[in-house]
Amino acid sequence: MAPKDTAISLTFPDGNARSFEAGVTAGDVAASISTSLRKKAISATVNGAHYDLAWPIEEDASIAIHTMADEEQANELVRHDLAHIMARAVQEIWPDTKVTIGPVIENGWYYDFDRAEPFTPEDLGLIEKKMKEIINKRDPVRTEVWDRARAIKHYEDNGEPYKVELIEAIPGDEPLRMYWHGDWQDLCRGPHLQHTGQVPGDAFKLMSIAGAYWRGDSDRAMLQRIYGVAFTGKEKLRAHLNMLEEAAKRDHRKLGREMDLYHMQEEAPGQVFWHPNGWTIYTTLQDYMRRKQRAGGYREINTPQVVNRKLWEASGHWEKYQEHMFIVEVEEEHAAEKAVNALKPMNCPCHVQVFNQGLKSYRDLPLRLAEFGACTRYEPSGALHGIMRVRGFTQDDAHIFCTEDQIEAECAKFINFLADIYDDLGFEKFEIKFATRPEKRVGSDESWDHVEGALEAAIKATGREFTLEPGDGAFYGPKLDFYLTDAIGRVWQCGTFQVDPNLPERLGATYIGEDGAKHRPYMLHRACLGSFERFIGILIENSAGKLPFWLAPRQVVVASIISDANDYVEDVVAALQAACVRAEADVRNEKINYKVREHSVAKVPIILAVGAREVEDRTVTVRRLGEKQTKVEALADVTETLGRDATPPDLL
RNA sequence: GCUGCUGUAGCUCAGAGGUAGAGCACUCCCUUGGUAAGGGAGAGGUCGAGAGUUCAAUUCUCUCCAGCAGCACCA
Repeated sequence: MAPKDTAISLTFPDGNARSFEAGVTAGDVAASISTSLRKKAISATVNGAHYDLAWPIEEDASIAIHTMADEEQANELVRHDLAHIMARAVQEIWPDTKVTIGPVIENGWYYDFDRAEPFTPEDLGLIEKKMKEIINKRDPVRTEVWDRARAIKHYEDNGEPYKVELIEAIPGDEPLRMYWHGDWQDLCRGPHLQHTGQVPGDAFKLMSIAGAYWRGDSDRAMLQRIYGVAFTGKEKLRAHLNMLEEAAKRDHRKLGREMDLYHMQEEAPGQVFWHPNGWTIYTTLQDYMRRKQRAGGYREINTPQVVNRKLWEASGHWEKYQEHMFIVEVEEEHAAEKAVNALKPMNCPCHVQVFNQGLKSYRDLPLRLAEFGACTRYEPSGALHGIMRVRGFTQDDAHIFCTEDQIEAECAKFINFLADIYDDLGFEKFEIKFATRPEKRVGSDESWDHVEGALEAAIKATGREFTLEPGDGAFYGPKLDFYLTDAIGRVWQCGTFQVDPNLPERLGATYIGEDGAKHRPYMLHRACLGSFERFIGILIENSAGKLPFWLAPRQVVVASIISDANDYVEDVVAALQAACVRAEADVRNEKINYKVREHSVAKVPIILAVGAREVEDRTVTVRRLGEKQTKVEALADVTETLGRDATPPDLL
């Protein structure tokens, strides 16, 4: 046994421990096992931390050596090294470019640069070429620990003000780690690979250039960000690029056009012109939600679109969101001044007005007021995105007026309500994020404890998992956000549940308690879909346009093969329509191939082809979207099956 | 809102300082064809809007509008 201060014991994943000199590096450890491992090694996990092979280990620890086969670590290192290599390439090509930061992100990395000239798409090719040169040089990666003053001096001398600012923003006064890829230097936490040649040169691609604010602050400089994707092998890169192509095909803006669902135009930016097909989805979904809400104990109401600023001032929205409201000024006759109104950006204050009419008793609580509330918000132009982020939208909004003691039960009831709806709409999984008290808040700690406790207990009562988002709640209360994952792994916030004692206070809502005195109710803001526009966008992208049959705007096309079958086609359509199926005839003078192609492109789920044989036998030939084979079935059977399939899930 | 890019026929796109083209879609004619595009003809555009440079602008410059990507924002 060596003396305690110079020998340490390292435990390997298989449970074996070996003794090493203190200060040994993971690289040395790998070399001590075999020369081939020394070559293949890329990093190590030491006591759970990701370690560079060059960092000294001073204490007893567990250790696992990583190679390119360890996907998680390999991806991180490859992407991180590529960020540095890209920054080096950019500075080699354009030496007056200032570097800032370049983190690893999902599937790749980005790096932000400050350069007077904008990068062009052609530049990406140049940079990529230079990066490959750097990789081929197999330049060693070197690391040193510097004290701050030296690092700051270094960056000041090299004219890198962003790096100076970064160092000054790092709390504490610990020394900093510096890295070199060849002669190119960057401030970096690490870890990194051992030399640039360890980066697979054929498994990365520079994707795009975009603006990004320095430190994410819109008051500061706009930098140029270059995004790249990288993997451990070129097949994985190819798979990723394929996935992106698939995602592009599902884009609701493209499908919306192809399926003739809606359009938007310059005169009404961020607002939807729904076409018959899209509006069929919308109303079918709304009818469904209306039935679910009624069954769930909600009372539906409707409130005005244009509301005087006085109400928005009282609610506090005028002060905070005036910039984002559509203002409507009206010159009223004989009035001393113009009436200033705003299109309602949200429904809550209006719902409190409904609550406030007449005296409410504790016996009325919980009172659940629902509205398909059409809201209009002047969203920043750059935020608009198809029908997913719009200026005019309709929420499936509701507010539950209740006592503090009723919050937990209402919350649990809502989670189950929402889960049931998501399930019906084809989303099996969703994620709950629980946002708790922020730094700046109103209300006593005692009250926060109670309300947060109620939400947590409610989630647990439903047996669901959640992730905590400490500090992300509103200033007046905690909230739950519900996230859906679509078919290609993208995550969307839809549902929400928010506890609000503030607005009832501001707008003077009260109820008479058992004690005969006035009390302040809590208000629970909640939505399942969020907005119909956004949710329909998600439905389209999630299903790639192949919506569940009951939601498909065009469910069945009955197509004649010969014109002698046209009369029978009309019979079939009538039979289907009588069974509440959205069926239409296609008796155009076109070949069946043509009709099949056209309706397949339009994502019609069922095509029924009808020729001489079908007329003779009172049958139809069924072809389902995406299937090649067809099946001959009796008309009566098909009508029954499709009639059932067309029924919304809550009515089955 | 910020940075960059884009805007030509319903859609996808080509084009050039001398007032425009393709494919699909559309209309008409021929074709009655059995599961992803049968053939022919025709019609369709103030080249996003406004200003400037020029003998001449859809093309070059500027401003505005809208869209796209990212950032910031999302009650």
